[in-house]
Amino acid sequence: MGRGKIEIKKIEIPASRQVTYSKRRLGIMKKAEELTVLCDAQVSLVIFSISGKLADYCSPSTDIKGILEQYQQVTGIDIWNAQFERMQNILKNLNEINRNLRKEIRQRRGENLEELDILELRGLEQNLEEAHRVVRERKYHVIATQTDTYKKKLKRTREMCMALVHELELKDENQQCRFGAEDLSGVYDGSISMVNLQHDE
Amino acid sequence: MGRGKIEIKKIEIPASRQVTYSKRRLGIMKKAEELTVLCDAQVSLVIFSISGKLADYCSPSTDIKGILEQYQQVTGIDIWNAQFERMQNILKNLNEINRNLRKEIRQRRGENLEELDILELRGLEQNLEEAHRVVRERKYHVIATQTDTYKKKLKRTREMCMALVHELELKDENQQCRFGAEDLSGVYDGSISMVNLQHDE
DNA sequence: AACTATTTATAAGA
DNA sequence: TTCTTATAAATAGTT
Repeated sequence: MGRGKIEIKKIEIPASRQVTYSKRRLGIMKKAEELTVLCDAQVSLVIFSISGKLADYCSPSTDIKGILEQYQQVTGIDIWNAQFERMQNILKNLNEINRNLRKEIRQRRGENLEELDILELRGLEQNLEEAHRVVRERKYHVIATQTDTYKKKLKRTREMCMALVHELELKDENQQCRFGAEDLSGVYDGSISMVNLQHDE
Repeated sequence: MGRGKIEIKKIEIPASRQVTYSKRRLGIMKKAEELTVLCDAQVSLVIFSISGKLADYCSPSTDIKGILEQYQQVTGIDIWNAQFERMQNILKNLNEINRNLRKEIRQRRGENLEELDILELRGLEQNLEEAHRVVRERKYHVIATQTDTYKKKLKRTREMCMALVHELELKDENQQCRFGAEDLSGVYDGSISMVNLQHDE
C-alpha cells in the first residue's frame, strides 16, 4: 500500500525505519480503536519502539490490569506472583466459610432442612426453642425498661409542671391564664397507651 | 476499504459483527507482526471478543510479562501493587460480611441481643418462633418416615422368616430344631421400642 | 509534513 | 467459514 511494494523485513536505514514506525504506529492504533468500537471488543496494545519509547492503547471501560486478569484466566499463565496465589487461597477459604455461615443461617430460618439428619434436627430444634425463649424474655425486659423509663420521665415532667403551676398561682393569684392538673393527666394517659402498643402482639 | 464506506460505530447485527471481528482481528495481527519486523519494535496485542474469546500477539524474544515490566517502568504504574491492593479490599469486604453473618447467627442463638431495639427484637422473635415450628414439623416428618421404613422392613423380614419356618416345617416335620412364632415377636417389639426412643423428647 | 501512486485491507455479496 | 471483488484505507516513496 504505497508507491511500491515492500518486503516485510527490518528496515535498515534508521531514518526510514523511524518514519515507517511513526506512520504504522498510528495506523495500528487506529485499527485497534476501530476494532474496539465496531466489534465491542476489549483491546490492549502496547508498543515499544526500538529506542524504547512507549505507545499504548487500551479500550475504554477497561485498563491494562483488567485485560491482564482476563488474559490470565483464559491462558492460565501466572502473571501475578505467589503472593497473589496465597491471597486467592485465603479468598477461597473465606468464601467457603461465608457459604457455610449462610447455610447455617438458612437452617436457623427453617430453610434447606433436607440435608439434616434426625439428630441434627433435634439439636437445631432445641437450640431454636431456647433462642426463642431468650429473645422473648429480652423483648419483655426491653419493653419493661422502656415503659419504666417513660413512666419516670412523665412523672418527673408532671411534677415539674405542677411545681410551675403552683409557683405561678403563688406569684399571681389573679392571673387569667391557669393550668389545671386535669390537663396534665391527659398527656400522661396518652403516652402510656403508646407504650402499651408495643407490648401487645 | 471495502465495497462501501462504513461508519465507525458498533455493528448491531451480531453475525456481521462477528464476521468483521474475524477479518479485522487477522488484519490488526498482521499489522502488529509487520510493525515488529519492519521497525524492530516490541509489540503486545491482547484482544477479547465480545464473547470473551482471547486472541493475542506478542513480538518474539519477549512475552507479556516482559512487556508489562517495561510498561510499568515507563508509566510508573505499579500493576502488581494495584492488583494486590484490590484483592486486599475484596478480602476486607469478605471479612466484614463474614463478621455480620456471624453476628446474625449469634443473635439467632439468643446471644448479643443488647444492640437490638424493640422492633428488631420482635422481628427476630417471630422469625425464631416460625423457624422453630418448621424445624419441629420437619423433625416429626423425618421420624414418621423413619419409623414407617423400619416398620415395613420388619414386617417384610418377619414374613420372610415365617415363610422359611413354614417351609422347614413342611420339608421335615420330624426335625428337632424348630422356630416358633413367639421368638419372632420378641425381635419385632425390641426394634419398635428402639424407634420410639427417638420419638420422645 | 504533504502529496499521491500503489498496495493492502476489507465490506458486501455469494 | 471462505472466496470473490469493488472500493475504501493505508502507506511507500517523493516533494
